[in-house]
Amino acid sequence: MVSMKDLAAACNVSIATVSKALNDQHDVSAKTKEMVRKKAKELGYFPNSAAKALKTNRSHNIGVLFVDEAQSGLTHDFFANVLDSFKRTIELRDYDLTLVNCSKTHSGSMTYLERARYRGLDGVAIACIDFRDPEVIELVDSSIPVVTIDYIFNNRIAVISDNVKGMRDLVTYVYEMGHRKIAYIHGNDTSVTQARISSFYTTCTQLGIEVPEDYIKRADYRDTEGTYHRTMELLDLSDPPTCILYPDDFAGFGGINAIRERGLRVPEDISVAGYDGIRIGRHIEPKLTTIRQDTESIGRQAAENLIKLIEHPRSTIIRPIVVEGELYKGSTVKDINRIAE
Amino acid sequence: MVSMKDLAAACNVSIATVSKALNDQHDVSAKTKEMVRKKAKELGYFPNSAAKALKTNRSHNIGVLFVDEAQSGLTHDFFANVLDSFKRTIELRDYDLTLVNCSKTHSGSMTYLERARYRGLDGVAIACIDFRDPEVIELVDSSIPVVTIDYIFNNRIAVISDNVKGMRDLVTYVYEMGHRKIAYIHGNDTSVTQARISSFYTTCTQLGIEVPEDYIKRADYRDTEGTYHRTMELLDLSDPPTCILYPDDFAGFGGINAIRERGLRVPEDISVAGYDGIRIGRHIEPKLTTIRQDTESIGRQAAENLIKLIEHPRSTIIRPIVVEGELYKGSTVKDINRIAE
DNA sequence: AATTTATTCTAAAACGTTTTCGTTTTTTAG
DNA sequence: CTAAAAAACGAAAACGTTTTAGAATAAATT
Repeated sequence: MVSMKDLAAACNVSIATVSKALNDQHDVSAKTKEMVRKKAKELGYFPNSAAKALKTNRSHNIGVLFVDEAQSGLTHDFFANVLDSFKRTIELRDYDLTLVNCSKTHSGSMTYLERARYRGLDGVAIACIDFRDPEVIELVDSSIPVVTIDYIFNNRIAVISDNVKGMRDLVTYVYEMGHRKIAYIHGNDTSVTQARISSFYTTCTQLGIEVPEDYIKRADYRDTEGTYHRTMELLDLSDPPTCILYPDDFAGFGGINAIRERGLRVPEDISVAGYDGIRIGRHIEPKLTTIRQDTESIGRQAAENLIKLIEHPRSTIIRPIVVEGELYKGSTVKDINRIAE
Repeated sequence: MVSMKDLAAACNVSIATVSKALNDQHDVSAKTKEMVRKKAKELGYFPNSAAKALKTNRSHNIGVLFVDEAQSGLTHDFFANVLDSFKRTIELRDYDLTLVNCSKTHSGSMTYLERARYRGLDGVAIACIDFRDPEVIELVDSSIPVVTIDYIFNNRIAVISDNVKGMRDLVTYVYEMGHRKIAYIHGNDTSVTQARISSFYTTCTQLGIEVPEDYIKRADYRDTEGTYHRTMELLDLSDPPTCILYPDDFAGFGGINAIRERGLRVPEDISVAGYDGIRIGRHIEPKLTTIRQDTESIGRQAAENLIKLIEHPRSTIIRPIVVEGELYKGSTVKDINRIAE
């Protein structure tokens, strides 16, 4: 491995000059800069990030923290898409991405914050996680630049999907298609779920729809088993809904299975809608009606704002960034207006 | 940030002793070790990976290289699952994972090898990529420990899915269900595809099935559009197949759409099968018959062997590790034996 | 008690950078 | 042509570790 020392020797200049030439500092002549750079290429020199990080306290390395509870994590469609976009964005700015080790099984394990400091991460994006975890709080309260995804902390940059608008759009669309008996199987207790539930009720009220208590059920996200059973319960009601909303697209398929098992058809006999807009939803029949979250934008904005915070901490305004989703109409919500005629 | 210097001062010992105590070296007494460790906790000391890496040339950091061409990458189900398992495994051994920057758009961009060296990565896993890329070859030919996934290089550890057995199992199953007219829409030209095609032909020959040339088509992986059109072509044949195999599950749904658009039913009128065993395939009806690749094992074995290579380079035997998949029968291949009776 | 041996510790160099501050060289002004 | 100012360069310290070689202390052997 050729170092600056070797390069300096080959150029007959000092190490300091080499460093400055490579970093395009002002106090070295254009001629020497050129010469050093040429020689660097020639010798195949490239810097050592560890040494650089040690000296500058900047690693050009951004961490991503997420906990892959039960089959989630990287294989979680929403998160994978956000991460993909995030990665693409920071790479353009010449950062690398490290997934911070969140295995708590290891013996001498550090906290998230300790690990971030240990690795000298310039910033951390936090997603898909239990935001009430004390270790997460510790990290968020630290001096390390942080952006949270789909959760808002005070004094921290957050990028969140507009679940309020999303749910409103969805319910409104379903309403416009003539539905008045709308059930909602929501996900487990997170701020995302809370936003959606609250928006669901608000919108229903505004539209003058009454929601019976037993139209509201709970299942975990991506839990097809759960939605299967909750759907059965809904179908068993004396006055069943004409449309069921699910926690997410994936879970929605569990519901569809239940419906079909009862000999009912989607959407002819009962309408359904998911949430997320996963890719496969647009490629299988019937095309699932859903709110397509703009994962590309979420990932990109998280990255851009985190980098801004890292590079210009003072001039970055701290506020939540809300990214709107988009209604994908699909074909699982039937227009039942004619029937009413 | 409290460093070893501070810790040494607080303990009234030298920096060297602190270092050794923390690293559990033999030439420091149990008493001092205990004392140093206690004090370290007290002061909230933890090491600086950059300094450590600089000194030891070991980063405890493993890189993953993959190129996310067109919608693939992280959102690619197969790869995401492999990566997830890979990550979990290395975390248990206290490594971190960095996704190596493969953006070629950046101006002063380095080659993959340069970037790996720059970051001081202890090893690199390579997947989902064009293995003929000169930069990939350069990396593979370097002295950095490398494991390739689903591709075999000479003198390098590789973990590959057993596509030969997988395809054989699949074709044999379809054969046993009575099918003799089997079409295969294969993916684009990669070693994986080659293995599958070759195994397809071999198995057919062994079973005494003749495969007309126009039963073999090509579409890109995960390309529902492509499989849609190829399927239409197959259905237009004067003697259409009774079963169609697809490049992967995702693409298979494109085929199913085409079939249904023709007013045909799966599997009553025509049987289909995918490849991969993506999660959703088991949760929607009809359940797609497929070969479930053991992504958990692939990721884990890649990680374990890479770490072995890093930590014990001499005693690690270099050979391809073949991971078998498993036939998932699903419900998209109809048993047509009775018809023949 | 003197020597050897084993144990525990430390000083100092090194890893590859960046950066401060001082020195030398070149340019400009008078 | 000299003096002052500006530009270009270099010496050396520092970042936080690990490691080598040797020093000091304690224990064991004659």
